[in-house]
Amino acid sequence: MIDREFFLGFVKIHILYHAIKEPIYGVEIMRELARHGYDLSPGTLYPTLHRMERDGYLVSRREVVEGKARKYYRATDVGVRMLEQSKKQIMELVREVVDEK
Amino acid sequence: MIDREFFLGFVKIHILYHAIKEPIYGVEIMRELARHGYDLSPGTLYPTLHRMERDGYLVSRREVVEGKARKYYRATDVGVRMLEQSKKQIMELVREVVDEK
DNA sequence: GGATATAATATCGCAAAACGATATCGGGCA
DNA sequence: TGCCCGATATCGTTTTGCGATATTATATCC
Repeated sequence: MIDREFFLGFVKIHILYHAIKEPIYGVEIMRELARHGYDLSPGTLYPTLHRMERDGYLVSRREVVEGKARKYYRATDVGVRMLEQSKKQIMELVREVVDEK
Repeated sequence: MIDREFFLGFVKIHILYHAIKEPIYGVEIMRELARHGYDLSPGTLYPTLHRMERDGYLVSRREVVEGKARKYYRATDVGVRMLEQSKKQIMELVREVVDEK
């Protein structure tokens, strides 16, 4: 994947965004992120999800779907606010480095 | 500062951008970043600059200005290409999470 | 010309995150 | 019960992040 040092924050914002729209689980997120060019290994993704839950951005619940135990994450209010702030920072970045004022 | 885990990549992109426009030095970058809400300590900034140079995004040269030894950084071709890719990723992120398609 | 002031950069030491690889879990079904 | 398989978790090591502190280099003043 494209240099993680620059883009791992993007990945976390993607995760937040999807976890607000609907409950998501690990493997599904990995596929979704891969669609955007972010190929994370489980050794990166799962600890990231755990941290985001520990820090209050996400909450999880177990669920069995088609005989498989999944862990669905959804965003908390804190997570929603974090995404709002992220959007502001993104647009600030766009104005500065993309828009070539 | 606003949760670094999400935004440290933004900081690096800012640095690249400025180092393309003109040579920049540490303290100046810190002030510039502070303008955007990113308050880094030198213990974070300088190792970051060193890494970006080690990884080929920046090159530095010493210079004495008004009796003070500064280390000016400017972006390499690799750095320029990295910023181009960053812009693409930024706009991709905007389409996904900001534009609310 | 040695001491001092000051802007600027560098490092230290610890804690936390990142990561690929590997292991483990848990439910259905033969 | 044993096995398969989607899915999650952990292990061990390297790298990064960070505040605090130290060091460097130049000019100025006595």
